[in-house]
Amino acid sequence: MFLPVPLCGARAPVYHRPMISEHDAGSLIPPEEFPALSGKRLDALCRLAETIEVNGGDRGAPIRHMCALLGDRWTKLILLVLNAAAPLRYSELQRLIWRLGKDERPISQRMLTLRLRSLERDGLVDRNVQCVMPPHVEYSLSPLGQRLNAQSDRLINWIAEHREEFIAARRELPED
Amino acid sequence: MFLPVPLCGARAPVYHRPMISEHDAGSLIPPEEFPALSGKRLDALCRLAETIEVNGGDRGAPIRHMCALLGDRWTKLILLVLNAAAPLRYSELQRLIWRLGKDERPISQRMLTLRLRSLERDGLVDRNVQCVMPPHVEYSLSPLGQRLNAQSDRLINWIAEHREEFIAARRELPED
DNA sequence: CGGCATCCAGTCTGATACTG
DNA sequence: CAGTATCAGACTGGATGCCG
Repeated sequence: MFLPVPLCGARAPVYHRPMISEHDAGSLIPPEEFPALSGKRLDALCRLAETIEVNGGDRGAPIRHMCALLGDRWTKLILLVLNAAAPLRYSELQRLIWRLGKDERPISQRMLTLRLRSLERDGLVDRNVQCVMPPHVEYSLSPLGQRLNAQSDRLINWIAEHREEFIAARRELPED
Repeated sequence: MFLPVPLCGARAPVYHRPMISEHDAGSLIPPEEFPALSGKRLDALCRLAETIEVNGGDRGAPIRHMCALLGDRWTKLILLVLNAAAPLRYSELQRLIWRLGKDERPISQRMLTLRLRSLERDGLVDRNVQCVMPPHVEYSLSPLGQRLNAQSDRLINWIAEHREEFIAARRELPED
């Protein structure tokens, strides 16, 4: 299974979601249950229902997983550095992240290892071990990793261009 | 501060990252510390260093935050449903997520509330309360939320189109 | 109807020390 | 050099019960 966003334990209670034909709007969104929805809004929901598999549910897991990579504190930075200068050794990677990352703290060995292993399992990063003493290990981006990196840059650059808007849009909620 | 990716507690130890001119490649990536880097790779790293602020460090926080939203189990689904049929009441939203999400379990009240509050604080979702009895609360996307939604769809659709590749790229790591 | 308060298991992350 | 092992604090997310 592909479950990157871990479900919280619990002894898997059984939920009874009504089994419905996915292309039958009437049973997917029964009018009696959603009396307020009609016309354009109902149409839009039915169109969403046909494409939602890419975003919701288990089939959406790969998508959430890849997006979560970008939201992670270190992963996108690792991908960027590798993209710029791969192949890199473990310690080169660690020092470059420290130099380029503009973070107030370095990445811990533990985190770097965890993230690299995860990326390797996902097939986005290649690990090349030369069995010598002292050990020599090189990391680089796989072709798929390069392509994901390039695609995600487009969204990231868009967000970066609108950074001030995002910061300005933040509000304090009244707490009364 | 804008710290969506929470730093793990700890009493903020002080790290001494060397203060360097960001446009001085020699001091940013001192050759004696990275003897293996030269030529194209060094150039690429220096170019990365100039744009990294959008991705790394504190200034990258808004970006990671927005990406993390997409990686979250529920948030993108909430945005999609709101985009299709806003304004929606709390319970309509909850039921639509259950109907459309193809998840094996419904979103819990706690999570729906937390996610909506977070989106509201980020200025991506608007909350409209009518003080009547019983309460009537409507949620909708803010203009910024609509734009982020549209932009993120591009990345998400790209990942979805290559879903099989991502699944195929996954590997088991040898464990010895 | 639209929440909030509480509890609790599971997970994430960093610090530190040790190793082939 | 390139990690592994262990520990502990903080955070996540679901279940449940209560409230105006």
